[in-house]
Amino acid sequence: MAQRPRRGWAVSEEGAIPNPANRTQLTRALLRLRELIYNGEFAPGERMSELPLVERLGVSRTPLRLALAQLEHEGLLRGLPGGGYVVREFTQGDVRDAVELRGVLEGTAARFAAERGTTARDLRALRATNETIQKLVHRADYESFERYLHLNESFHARLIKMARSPLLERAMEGVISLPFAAPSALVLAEAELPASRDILIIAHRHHGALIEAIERRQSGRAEAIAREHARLSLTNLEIVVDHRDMLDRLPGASLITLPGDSDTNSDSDHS
Amino acid sequence: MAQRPRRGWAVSEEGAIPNPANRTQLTRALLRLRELIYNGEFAPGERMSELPLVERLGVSRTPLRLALAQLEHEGLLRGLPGGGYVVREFTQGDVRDAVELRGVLEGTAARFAAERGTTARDLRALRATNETIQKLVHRADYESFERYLHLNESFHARLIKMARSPLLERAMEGVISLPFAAPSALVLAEAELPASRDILIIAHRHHGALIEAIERRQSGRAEAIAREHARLSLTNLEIVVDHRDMLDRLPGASLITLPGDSDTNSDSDHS
DNA sequence: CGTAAAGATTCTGCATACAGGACGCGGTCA
DNA sequence: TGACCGCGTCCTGTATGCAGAATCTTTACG
Repeated sequence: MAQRPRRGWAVSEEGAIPNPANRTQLTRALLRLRELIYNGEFAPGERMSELPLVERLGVSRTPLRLALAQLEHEGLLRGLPGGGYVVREFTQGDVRDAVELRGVLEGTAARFAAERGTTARDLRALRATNETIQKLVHRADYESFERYLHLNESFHARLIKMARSPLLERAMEGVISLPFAAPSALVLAEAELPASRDILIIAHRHHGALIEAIERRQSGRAEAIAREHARLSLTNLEIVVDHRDMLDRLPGASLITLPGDSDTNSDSDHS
Repeated sequence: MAQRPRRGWAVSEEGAIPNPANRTQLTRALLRLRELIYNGEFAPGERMSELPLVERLGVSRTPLRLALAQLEHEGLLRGLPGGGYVVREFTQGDVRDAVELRGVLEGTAARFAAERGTTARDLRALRATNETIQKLVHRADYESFERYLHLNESFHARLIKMARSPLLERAMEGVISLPFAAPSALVLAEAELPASRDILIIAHRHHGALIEAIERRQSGRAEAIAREHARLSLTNLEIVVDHRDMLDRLPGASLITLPGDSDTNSDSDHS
């Protein structure tokens, strides 16, 4: 039932790009629901009933129900015992765990790639992507940053593919379906922050070392590098926490509850 | 048929959230579908349409569709482009990957438990379970083996809980939803095979070492032991492959295609 | 004034009807 | 004889009606 062209939503976030599969009501409900959830339209703990969503999304209950079930599988929603759903909330620790978990799985992918060997073409492609990334790192315009995000996703996606393990691929999809766990999720665009720019340089170095380790069949090294590479996101997370005004630039920021958030918004609903 | 409960994870301990009584049609469809799939009732490549399943399962299309979607998400089914599903097939390599992947995740759980510290109560419970396991290892009757399986599942389930990471727990559930990837899936009951009995002894030793490593906060050691522990299943897998007559004692054996299967799907509907 | 019970209301789970599309089959034309 | 086109059938996606369950409200009683 999951829509076959899942490829579309990897980078685009606001759905500005017309997805070709938008013809089905289920896809529409999925995209719109994700958008609403990411935008924090549902208060924490608020019970999501079907009928209000029906009139809000303009789809009938059947595809809506399927979309809700899928979002529950993805981990964005949590089913209530009596029926209905609530948006799942994540602590800062959950975000850390997600990043660490992605590192573990990407590390396994890198290890598999090193152990099982790769094609010269895959290595070439990784190198080409990483060289283009290097050229973009030192630029400051927004378009370069967008291209960086895209290339970074490509790099990581290809790495997973190179592990040649469908099950690992599946597990990875299960983790990065959380918006803050994707490889580029916590990459910051803040040129004014020197730390966040340095991280791009370090990330590029990691990529290069990872390619080298895989090529030389150094599986342990490859795994360690991939893990440490993922942990760069943790630094970004801390930067964000220090500058809380940045928080809403992250995808799905409203899902994350930071310590010290008083839950005063539990019953007051103003729009 | 109908061996031990496969999905019995939410047993006995805290927070049994998902227990929507077996009276709902969705649960019935899920259980029955899994049973049919495990028993190899659907030929490889056979397209599963909804209407035949409706009369076969006695539920209407609405809950059936939800069940199919869930099974696709679990990885047991694969959605076809034009709609409909096929049962997913797994190679021997897929099984190896699943086991390795479980080892990676259990290793991460063990590392988390060691790094973050655990309660004395959890450690006591692990030790108690493992001591009971030791008493069962040297017995040969079937009931002892059943109890062994149960205790083994408990041990691994508690280990995951001790990581205190809901996301890791979720990822683990995603992996062990495959019937041959569960911790006790490839454990063999064949007392006549000395190798399979030795493995139980080694497994018990692994458990003990794992407890010790976690208690002493040796996170790297804990991770390594857990990984190696999972790899015991690979030995069992090889035993099974060498004695192919054992294959159908494994859960979901019909999902696994072994090399050299000249499959004449013309009239062989009996497994 | 608090509690509990009963009724009312909303919601979910399920079944089914309907429409559009995909696939296959057979006929026809080059 | 082969390829293409039209038609029929099956199937999926969707909407909606209905029944039971859960929840909220109101009221009566201790």
